[in-house]
Amino acid sequence: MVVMGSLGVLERLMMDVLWDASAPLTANELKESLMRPDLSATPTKQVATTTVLTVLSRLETKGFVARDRGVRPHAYTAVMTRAAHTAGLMHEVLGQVPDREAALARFIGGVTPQEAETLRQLLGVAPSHNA
Amino acid sequence: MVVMGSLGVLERLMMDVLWDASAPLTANELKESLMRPDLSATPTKQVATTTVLTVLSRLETKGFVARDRGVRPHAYTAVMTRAAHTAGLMHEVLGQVPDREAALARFIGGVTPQEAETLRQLLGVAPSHNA
DNA sequence: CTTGACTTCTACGACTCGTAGAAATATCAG
DNA sequence: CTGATATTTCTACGAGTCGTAGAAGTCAAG
Repeated sequence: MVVMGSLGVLERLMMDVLWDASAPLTANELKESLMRPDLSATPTKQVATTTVLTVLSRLETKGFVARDRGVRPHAYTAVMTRAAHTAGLMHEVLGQVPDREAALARFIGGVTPQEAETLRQLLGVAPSHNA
Repeated sequence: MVVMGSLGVLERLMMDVLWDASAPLTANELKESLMRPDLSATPTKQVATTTVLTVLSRLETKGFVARDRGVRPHAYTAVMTRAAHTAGLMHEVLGQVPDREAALARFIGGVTPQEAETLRQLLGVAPSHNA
């Protein structure tokens, strides 16, 4: 199937680094992380700093990344959390079909038992509308 | 966000027609449906027959469409149901994050009360009394 | 066999994405 | 202030996808 909404491979890779980062990163820090496999299960990726900058700009344009121009080496952060992004994507996909219930049914059919349990708890306790 | 996994606008439009069709369609039938807004909420789309054929071929290559070469005007059908496709996409998105539970939690937070109810039933949880 | 319907081939332009050099700009040691 | 260094912006190319469809090939029926 090969999806992954609107993000290219490198873009996604970089978002992953940003999501895993606890604080804003500079382009070079991000570049380092891309090459350091210990910071992510992702295979090492060697790219020029300008490439990182270019992609960061694009991600900023797309609204995925926020840039702090106040500090000198500009600092970048992910706008959404990874979970929020993922959930948003899922809702977007779901929003494109008329028979959402049917799609949900199929979706549920494919979750792992653990996930089903998680869902039960989320649905059994939470009154369905929070974030 | 603008996602919709791996399908272009026209490709998606055509898949929608195929999904709504009760039987296999020929290229020209599909073309007709594309132009007839009564068969779909989608705005009329005027394209050449060859365009439809080209896109159908691509969809076939991508595995979304099956073609019956046995009959003369070839007959095309969607390989998966729309619900299965959507569910697959959702799983694919979900599969790309390490913290699936977190993503699921966020996802659940955004479903409508009716959908939550549907999910509860699917998961075998006692309905809550607030929807 | 000829004709018309149908299909395959080929192709172009717009756009995205990875990639990064070149040029511009900011910062800092002296 | 000045030049060297770090950082950012500009510009651009090549590959790939997608909408688009003409041209040419194939097939069945009269």
